[in-house]
Amino acid sequence: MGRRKIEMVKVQDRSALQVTFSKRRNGLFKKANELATLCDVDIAIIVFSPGGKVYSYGKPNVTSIIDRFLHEQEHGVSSTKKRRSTSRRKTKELEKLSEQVNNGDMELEKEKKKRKKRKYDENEEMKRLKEELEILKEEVDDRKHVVEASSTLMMISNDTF
Amino acid sequence: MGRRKIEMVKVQDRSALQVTFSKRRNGLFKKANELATLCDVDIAIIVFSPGGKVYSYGKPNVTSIIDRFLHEQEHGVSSTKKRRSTSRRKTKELEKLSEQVNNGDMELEKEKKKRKKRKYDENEEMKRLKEELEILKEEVDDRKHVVEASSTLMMISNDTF
DNA sequence: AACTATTTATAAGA
DNA sequence: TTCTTATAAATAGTT
Repeated sequence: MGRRKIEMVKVQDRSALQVTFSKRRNGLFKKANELATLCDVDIAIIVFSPGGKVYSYGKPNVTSIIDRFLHEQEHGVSSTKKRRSTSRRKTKELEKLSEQVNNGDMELEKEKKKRKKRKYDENEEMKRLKEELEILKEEVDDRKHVVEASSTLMMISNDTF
Repeated sequence: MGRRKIEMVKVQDRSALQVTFSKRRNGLFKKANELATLCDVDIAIIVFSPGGKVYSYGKPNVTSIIDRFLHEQEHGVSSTKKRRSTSRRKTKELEKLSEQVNNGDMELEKEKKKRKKRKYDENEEMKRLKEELEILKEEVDDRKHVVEASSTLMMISNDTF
């Protein structure tokens, strides 16, 4: 969103990267804050900058969100349970990621279908245009005949003089 | 950004809230993905929805970011280390799935770009066809003039007789 | 689930 | 860097 559209690849120029990172990090945090406010939800964002610094946003705060996130997966607290629960946590995350993969696939399919439909519609318009072209060409040919007839008449007339 | 500017207060209407949450959550994750891509940084976002569900985005994945974040703060406390010593198989699996998700996103983007390119190409062909049509129409007009000229000549000839 | 009229974010430029 | 501004992108309200 700016003077030009930019390619979604890593920004190469260092100073440009710094500027982009700074601007977009602010933008992201602002968006997060808006989402949190409008929907009254809790959010945490953690970003590790190119320089290795940590930037974070959290409502009400990052650690509480992290705790809740980890707690969603771990229902036990004792150290003996930790291993198993960590495993459970990973398992849950695996499931989530699988869902993401599936969702991604579904979106891909949707895209492909959309493209097909659009392609079809465009082909239809193309057909109409080509038909119009054919009709025009025929018209041209017709006129050509008239012209030829006229020319013949003209020649006859000339002979008459 | 929409038909109207909205006040930055909690959306009251339930269904509107649901829609807003969904749209903005997607927007936020997209922005995060762009920041991660453009600046080649690692990011994690955790959101607890109004309904209590957890939504998360993570590059390369949420838990690794959380671990790093906690490590930055705690400077290597035992609980953090325990988490790091998690089953390697699961970790690898997670990484693979993360890659799949990222690849899926990339494929989606590629598909979209392809579609745009195709649309562009088709528009170009449409333009060419339309131009051809215009040229033909002009040609038809030209011939009309010739025909008219011929007709005039014919009439003159007729007068001569 | 799409569609636009608008607002907002931001890439370049000063 | 901070400010400006032209343009791209997000999205509020609508169908």
